Amino acid sequence: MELMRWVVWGQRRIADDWIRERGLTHEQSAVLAYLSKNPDAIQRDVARATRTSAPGISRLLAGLERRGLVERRTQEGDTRSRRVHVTPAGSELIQGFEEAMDRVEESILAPLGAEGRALLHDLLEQLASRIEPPSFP
Amino acid sequence: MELMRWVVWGQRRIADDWIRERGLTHEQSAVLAYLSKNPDAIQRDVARATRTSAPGISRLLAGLERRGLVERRTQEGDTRSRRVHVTPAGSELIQGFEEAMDRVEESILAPLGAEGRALLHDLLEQLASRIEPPSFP
DNA sequence: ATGCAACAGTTAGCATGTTAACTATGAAGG
DNA sequence: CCTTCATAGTTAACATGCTAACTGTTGCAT
Repeated sequence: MELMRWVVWGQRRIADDWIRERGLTHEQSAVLAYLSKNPDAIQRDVARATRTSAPGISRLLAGLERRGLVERRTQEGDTRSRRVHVTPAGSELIQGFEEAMDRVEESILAPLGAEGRALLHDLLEQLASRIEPPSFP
Repeated sequence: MELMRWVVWGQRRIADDWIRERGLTHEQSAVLAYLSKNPDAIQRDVARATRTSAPGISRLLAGLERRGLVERRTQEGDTRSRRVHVTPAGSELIQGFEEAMDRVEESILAPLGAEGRALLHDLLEQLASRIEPPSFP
């Protein structure tokens, strides 16, 4: 288990190279990437997807909005929720994120062959399948 | 990889039960446990062991000292470093931490049999062995 | 319609992780 | 002896994760 934390920590470290070059943080880039793939998400969705709290997302998005990377607009039908859109600047900044993260993952998994990765994935699936405690509608 | 983060996150969630009952945080309990096993550590050692920065440990220990859980004393030979000791109150508070964390780990690994765990451990070893970038004297 | 529960966001407060800048001490060199 | 560098710790500033408390809406039941 300590090993798993170690590997996750190492991955975070390696990913830093790409992220810090763009003046972002891990969380900001993760949120930007999520919003790029889910253009009509409301803040609640982002909070659920990132497994963080609503206040955290509210603050993070406020920061991204200050930098002009996202926009938040209240909907007509329901004034409670606000849809979040990535601006062109934000879209350009997060360009290539997925590929870079794939490369990071590849560099971490390098010591393993194809069957080793499949095996690891299967074992982790078994562990993860029993976790998801929060209700996920 | 996302699966690994998911499992680590789940473990943290489960461990919360034991930790929050004592008014501690994950980091505080980890540091207290480390200090219990390494009574003569200086702050630098704690920072290295927890893979965090020196300022973070300085602040965390200041908090623990305010609560009377640890004591920091400057050594005679070298006034730069300060040796950290767990007080009886801190020792009593962290009592049973290892066992509780073992139970948490057990509950996470429950879906796996003995051979599955050994296999997972072996795979993770291969990944972790290639990481340790920071110099670890 | 009215009242109340549920939902979406926000603000505030605390603890943490990080970097940068600073103090203070120790060690090694000339 | 004095300069220089390395070490240990601290403080400050920013972004994050969390809970608690709050505002505003929406929807439903009476």
